Amino acid sequence: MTTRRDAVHDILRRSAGFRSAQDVYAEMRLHGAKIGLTTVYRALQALADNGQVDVLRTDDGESVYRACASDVHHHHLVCRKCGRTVEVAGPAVERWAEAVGSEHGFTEITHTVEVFGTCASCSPSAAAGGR
Amino acid sequence: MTTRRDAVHDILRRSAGFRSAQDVYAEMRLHGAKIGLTTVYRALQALADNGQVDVLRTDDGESVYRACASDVHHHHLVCRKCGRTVEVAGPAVERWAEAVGSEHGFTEITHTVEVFGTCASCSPSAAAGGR
DNA sequence: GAGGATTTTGACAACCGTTTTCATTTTGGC
DNA sequence: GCCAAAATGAAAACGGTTGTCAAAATCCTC
Repeated sequence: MTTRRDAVHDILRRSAGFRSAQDVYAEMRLHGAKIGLTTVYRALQALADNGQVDVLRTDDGESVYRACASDVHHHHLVCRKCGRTVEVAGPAVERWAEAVGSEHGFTEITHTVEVFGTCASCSPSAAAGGR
Repeated sequence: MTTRRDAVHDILRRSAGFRSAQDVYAEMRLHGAKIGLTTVYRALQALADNGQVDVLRTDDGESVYRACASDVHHHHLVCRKCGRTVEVAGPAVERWAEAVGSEHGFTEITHTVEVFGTCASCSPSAAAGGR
């Protein structure tokens, strides 16, 4: 029985950026869905375990989730204003991480890379200028 | 009056890797210091604000702190077994992040990069093998 | 040096996101 | 229809962090 899980997955697929669990929960309630917060958390965890969504922690400790188009390893370029997210491949970074790791005798290298910026539409110079 | 803050800073300086607030607090109490958990949190925040320590979030939402040798931008290579941390510079990554960002019209690019691995002394092949 | 304002401290409570509990409901098999 | 297994969700528990507030330490002025 995965209809709730699918519903949760759908919300994420329709979203441009990362969403928090509470956020997803609120939206589902708005859409009239009868679902509990617990179930949303469980669904998100299941999806994350299946590798169907990406998870990361915000600076204030919230977990945020995103349904990613590609299931291969990739990173995110996130607009810090509007949250819009672009998936980016980074072979250069992968190689760099590997190199840095083995250079220091480390093995089984993994890495987390997130890039933040202000996207074109949110750029201050695109709107009224400054100060 | 910054003697507590200095004490906290000292703990971090003597530590090889990232430490959590509660961790630092526990150690200070062990050393006989009379300090409250609240104060440790405040000290760590102050140090982080001053850029004297680096902060990052673990996967389970805990904030961890580290006194870094260099005050210029750098990244960390962390052993997932023993927590040993090496500071690494990564001009290649900086450039990559910038490139990726501007390629998509993003400005004011920042990034977070952490590399994890198993260090030489913790490597399974260095110890008894098996399974 | 005394007196008072200001800052720092720390015990405790409040918060907030997340997880667990557990009774109820739903589902699937026979 | 009936039972067992799984899913659900309300509420409580949890854990790290932050806020509150009174007491203590410190600084400044006279």
